Amino acid sequence: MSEMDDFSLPGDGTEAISNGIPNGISNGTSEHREHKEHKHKHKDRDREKDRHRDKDRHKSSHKDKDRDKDRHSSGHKSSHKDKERDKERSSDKERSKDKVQSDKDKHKEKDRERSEKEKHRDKDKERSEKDKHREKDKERSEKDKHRDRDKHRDKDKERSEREKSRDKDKDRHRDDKKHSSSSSNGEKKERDKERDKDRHSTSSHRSPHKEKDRDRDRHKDKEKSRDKEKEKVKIEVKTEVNVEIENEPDPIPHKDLVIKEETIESEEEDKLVINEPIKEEPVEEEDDDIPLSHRKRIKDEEEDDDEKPLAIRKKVKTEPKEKKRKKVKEEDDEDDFKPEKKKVKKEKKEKKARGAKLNSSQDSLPESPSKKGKKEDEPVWKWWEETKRDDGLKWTFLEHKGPLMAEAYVRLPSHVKFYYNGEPMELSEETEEVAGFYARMLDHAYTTKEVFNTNFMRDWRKVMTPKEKEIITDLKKCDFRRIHAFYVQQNEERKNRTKEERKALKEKNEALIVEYGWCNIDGHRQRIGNFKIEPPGLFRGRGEHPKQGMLKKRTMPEDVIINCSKDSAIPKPPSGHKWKEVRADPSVTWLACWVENVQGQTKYVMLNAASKLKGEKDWQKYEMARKLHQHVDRIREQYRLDWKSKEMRIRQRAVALYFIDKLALRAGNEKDEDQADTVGCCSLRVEHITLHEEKNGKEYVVEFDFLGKDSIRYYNEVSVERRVFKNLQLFKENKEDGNDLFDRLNTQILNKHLNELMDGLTAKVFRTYNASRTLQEQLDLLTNDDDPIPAKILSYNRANRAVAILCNHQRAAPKTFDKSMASLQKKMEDKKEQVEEAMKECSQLKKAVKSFGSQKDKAAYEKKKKALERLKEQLEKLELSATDKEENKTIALGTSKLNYLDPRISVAWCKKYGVPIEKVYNKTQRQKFQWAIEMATADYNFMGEPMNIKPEDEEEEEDE
DNA sequence: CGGGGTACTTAGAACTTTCCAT
DNA sequence: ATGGAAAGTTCTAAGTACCCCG
Repeated sequence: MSEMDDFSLPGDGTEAISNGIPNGISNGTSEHREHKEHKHKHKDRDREKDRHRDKDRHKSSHKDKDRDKDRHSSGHKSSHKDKERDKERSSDKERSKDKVQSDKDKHKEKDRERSEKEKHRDKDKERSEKDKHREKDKERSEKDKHRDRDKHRDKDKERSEREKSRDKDKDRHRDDKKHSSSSSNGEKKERDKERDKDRHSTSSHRSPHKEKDRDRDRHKDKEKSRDKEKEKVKIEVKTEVNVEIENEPDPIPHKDLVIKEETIESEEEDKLVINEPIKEEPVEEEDDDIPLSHRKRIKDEEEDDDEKPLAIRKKVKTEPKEKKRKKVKEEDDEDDFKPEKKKVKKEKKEKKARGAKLNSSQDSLPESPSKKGKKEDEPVWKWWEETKRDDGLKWTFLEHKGPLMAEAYVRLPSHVKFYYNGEPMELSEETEEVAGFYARMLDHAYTTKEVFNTNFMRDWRKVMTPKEKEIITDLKKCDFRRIHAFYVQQNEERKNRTKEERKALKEKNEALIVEYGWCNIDGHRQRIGNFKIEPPGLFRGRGEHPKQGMLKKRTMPEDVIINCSKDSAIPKPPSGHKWKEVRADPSVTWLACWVENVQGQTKYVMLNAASKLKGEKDWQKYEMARKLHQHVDRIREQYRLDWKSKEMRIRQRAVALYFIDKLALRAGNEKDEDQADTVGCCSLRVEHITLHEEKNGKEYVVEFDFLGKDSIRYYNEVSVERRVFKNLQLFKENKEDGNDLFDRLNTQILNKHLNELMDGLTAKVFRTYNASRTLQEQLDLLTNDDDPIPAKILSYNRANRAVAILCNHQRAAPKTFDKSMASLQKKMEDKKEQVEEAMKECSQLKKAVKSFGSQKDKAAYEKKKKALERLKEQLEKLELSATDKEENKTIALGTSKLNYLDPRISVAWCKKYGVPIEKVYNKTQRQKFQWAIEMATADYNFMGEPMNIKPEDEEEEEDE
């Protein structure tokens, strides 16, 4: 890594180091420097890039949507509709309104769906028009395409999409494709600018230059440094290839700096405005009349320093950001052992722990796993009937066998060769192994992504011998196909295993579980969730991850920290190895951990979901959500008041909270720029929402369009209250795409506030709360006592689906979706024909019966009639399942069921309506929710009185 | 107060097994 | 039996939240 040193900028050591990772390939020179020098820019640039990506992606998905619409009714569309409906429901008033309505809704569902669909279609059309417009000259980069491919499975369609767009702007395309981000950056910025103009044509357009100057004179500390930073960047950039391009658009960042400053500082104007009643709450009235810009200034001014956008404060610090990576880099010195730092703490705890060992009641120690190996007949530990410990410790005794290390690499048979430049080439073991990782993925879209390939190549070269390194320089000349074929074949063989082989394998696996899959915790045997150390491979990030393709190294025992009781049988490291450390820390639940080299994150071995430790936490989570129910009215009142606050930060906080509550958005922590660009509520940026005074007959519509966790797109159009809308206009004012929408807010601030409103409250509680509440309400609404069980289950699934939509839990449409949909369609058509035919025959027979009336004819007629009935039924069934399928195309029910829905609601529902629990929860789920199954009675209600969760929470103090 | 680290939950994709129609 | 889809399981990435430190 010493090569890196060359590139470090003065005073910027950390970055240099961190950046080293990606650059570490070689003695890179100019190229590397380039990277480095761009670094400051990276953030912005990445954003730009990503924004584009988003747009592209969205564009394509809109198209997809349109397509879908044309073809058959509504996967997306209906879901959007539902989403909206559900979401609106979450604000109180709307909620009750909705309740009243939703019965009707049920009936009208179809109609509505249809009309909604149409609306959406229009919207989408509009949008895509807009997009086209905006991006008329915009390139659709290679990357984008790949991403699209990932998300939208439908390759054929996509291909045609791609071709279309390629036709449009192919030339530009190609260029941009090849020269990754940097060169196109400038253009992008410009386009953004333009787009921005188009979009908010009303918003003031200042003259960047003047303001820049002003800016400089002012020198507020923070801005100053930030500004400097930018300048630095600019200057450095000049040395770069893309000088001109970079320079041109550069005013933008300055502009936005200026804007911010302006809001804060332009004293005269401020004063003028200040006199205004803004201080008083009723601001909103004025809101409409006073030019927003004025208002804003006023407000800002008053708020003074802490009203400075956080970003500004932060920005200064952004430089050292890449420290984390440092660690990551360090990867190579895996062997440094750290002394047990935490020991001290633990010692005390230890004492207690020892005693406990002997308490072990039913369960035997893991030492005799073979006896107890079988999962089933294990007596259940009804921990929920015990009193909770209140010392914050997680265990007093913990014993396990340590994690199972990944299997050693097996070399390829000698006839399976790697080819370079058409020539077969021998590879060293490690090089071959890594080549194999890539070869396995050959038919995965990943391998067509530039970032992926670049990262892979860089890391691959790191493991090569000097000789190999010399030869293998170009990925394009690498031919992995034989290796790929070998692994494919191996897969085939695996599939074709005989029963005996399968059985043997299964037994082997079970034996491993018996040995490694269990631990003894406070005298009880509990399953471990992930006892296997993650095997080496290529990092597969989600979305447009800058680190995709990097080599995830093999984790060695020397990397692994073991956590267990001192007086337990300490797990033995594989022979010839030792653990990095063995510690006994009862304040945590993990049994082993290690640091993964790509992102530098700690990975943990923990208990499985059915364990006490997890179950208790889960229970507690739902109790917290129920507690929120007791306070939610008050909290909602509060944030509504806060919309009128004179302080910008409070307004932002209040609006963000409103979104979190109403739309179940995630909190939105800040992210490093070496991760995919995704956002949550607090990290929303200007470009993620579009405001429409009026849209599709609704007033004050906010259009959300951003990538959330896992780069899943969130698209929603929500009609909000006027004040919210006005506030959003205010927040967006004078900002560029790429700026934070809530520039005075982050998750810490929000959570701190929430905690003041209610003890233990955080942003994510709202998600849990609104999800569970929705389930409860929908179940109450949709379930008919006298429905047969299948109908009840359908109701349950519908309720579940409402939650999944609320939480935006999506999945890629199954690969086979179109195919299986088509075949379903075909079946339906066939069935229809059959029905028609049967009808004809039927009526003929009927005539015959009438005219002749022979017994035979009569019988035949009856028979036919019955057949007809049957056919009709079948047809209906098919239609129903088609609808269901379509609705579920991109919706994942599992996530909400597993993580957001208080299981007691479901259990109570089952008990109340006589539905067997197995219809709702499979075996694993039943294990996980055992506590709920045992304790919920038919009359359990999520919105009832919560139980006391923890000693601390017992004092129900939290009220005003 | 911000930055970095830690611990734990939440998430969708990929893979495996089971189920069902043929 | 077969093969394809659905259900279930495993895997690990990507979030949230909170703590500690300078």
